[in-house]
Amino acid sequence: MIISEMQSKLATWSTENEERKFDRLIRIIADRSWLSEAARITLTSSGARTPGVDGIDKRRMEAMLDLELETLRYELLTGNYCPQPARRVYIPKANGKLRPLGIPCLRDRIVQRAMLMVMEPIWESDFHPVSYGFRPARSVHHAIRTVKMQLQDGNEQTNSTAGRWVIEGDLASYFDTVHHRLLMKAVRKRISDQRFLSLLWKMIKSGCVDHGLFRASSEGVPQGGVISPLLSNIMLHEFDQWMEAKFLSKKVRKDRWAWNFGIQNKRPIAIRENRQWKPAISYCRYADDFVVVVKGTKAHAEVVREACREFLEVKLKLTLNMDKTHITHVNDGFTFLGYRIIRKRGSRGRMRPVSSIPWEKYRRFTEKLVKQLSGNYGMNRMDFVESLNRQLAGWANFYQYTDHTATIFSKVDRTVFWKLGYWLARKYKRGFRSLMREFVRSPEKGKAKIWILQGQNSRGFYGTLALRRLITSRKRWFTWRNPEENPYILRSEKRRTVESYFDEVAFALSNT
DNA sequence: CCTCTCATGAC
RNA sequence: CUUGUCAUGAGAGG
Repeated sequence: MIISEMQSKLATWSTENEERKFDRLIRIIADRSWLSEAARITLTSSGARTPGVDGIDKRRMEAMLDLELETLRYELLTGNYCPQPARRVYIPKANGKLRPLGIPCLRDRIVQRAMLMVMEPIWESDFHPVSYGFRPARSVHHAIRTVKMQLQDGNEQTNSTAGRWVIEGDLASYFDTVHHRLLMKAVRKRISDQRFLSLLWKMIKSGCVDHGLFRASSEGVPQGGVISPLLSNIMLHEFDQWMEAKFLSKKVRKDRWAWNFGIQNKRPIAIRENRQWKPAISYCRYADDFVVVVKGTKAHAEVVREACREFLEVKLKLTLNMDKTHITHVNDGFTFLGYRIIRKRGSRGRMRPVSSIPWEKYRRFTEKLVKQLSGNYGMNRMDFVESLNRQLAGWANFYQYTDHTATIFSKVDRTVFWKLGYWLARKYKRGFRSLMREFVRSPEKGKAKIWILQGQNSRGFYGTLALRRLITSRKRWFTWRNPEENPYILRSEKRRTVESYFDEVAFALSNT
């Protein structure tokens, strides 16, 4: 079985028929090549060396892989497969609290990966265009760009009193509170294969082992499970659909326009019935984090928030954290997906949404670097600068589409410059000034000066190395993807041309 | 086209 | 001692 072709078929079928329920999926995931691909991905992931409760790590799994996959295949087809409980580990979160992880053992991760490989192509056709979390070909940047566009003044009609209010949705410990029966109900909308469904049921019911004690799971999906992100999207897709039907669809917008038009033109019936202006709504979701933009009054926003709360609580058995679900005016700014977004007056007097790096993120990053620069005196200097450069490059890369980075970037540059100077001075017991005279130079003519070191790194490479400056990091053009398209659907024509092209290249190379 | 290393970020 | 999904960048090799 060719995996990409099978996934393309599943994606096409679910796109073409939105009612279609898939049967005999267990036969696909029990396929030899399917399972071995799932195993390959699982074993090449960075967490593969961390075992589950059975203590089997990457090395041991690789040693008996063929036999293990045959066993899995047999157990899956006969329905004897039984997932083991996850190993519970607590890791600290940014806010100081602990995050409970459930680490399944490797064979369970392989099976979950096989399930993911079959489920994701199907649901990708269903998911809402403004849902961005955990989905292929979609990123934080797409979500941020979407929200910024929604905040732009434009086409949508507003009355003179309409402002823009933002609801920052926050679900209380979402992964741990997913309702099992409701989740299965959502899954059954697309899957009719009883064996597959009972496998999934066993999976979410398998519980965990905490401090050597087994604990059954009455609700929630394991944080650490391969399919958990997809399951969270399947559950919250119900919320997306409700939002779509209630606030976002073409029909709703048309009706709202007619309604507001009636009020605007002071139709007697509108006045007599004391009709209220209806606000325009837009919405964007990233996993359990979502933003609703209300073009109206704060009271309008409060009504919308209450409606969301009620739906989530009654229909999905999820609790919206009301303390953290703020309603803020766009001009006061809000935080979403690690960005601060605020509407400001632009150059030509027009209000424009801009994004910037939140102070807290800047502080955390420099703190991390300063901590490294206040120790590690035994480290090879070239290795150390290489490591710093990689971290600086990665950070700048994430914020490359942000609007006002210059001040923050130069602040980071300055602290790293000085702290690296002190680091060198202490390591080599030399004066700061003499080090500067010797090693602070311009990388090129006209460029600002920076530490330029030469020497040999631990891998034996000899050369010169300049400390990276964030301020010079370039901004690339942002590329959109088609939000309606299922990325699993292979475009046969394009694919053929690409394949033939690479066949020719391969042929040409093999002949030289 | 493939393999691998390292890094960043969101949740 | 830290799992998972997704995105992105840099580099090395075939």
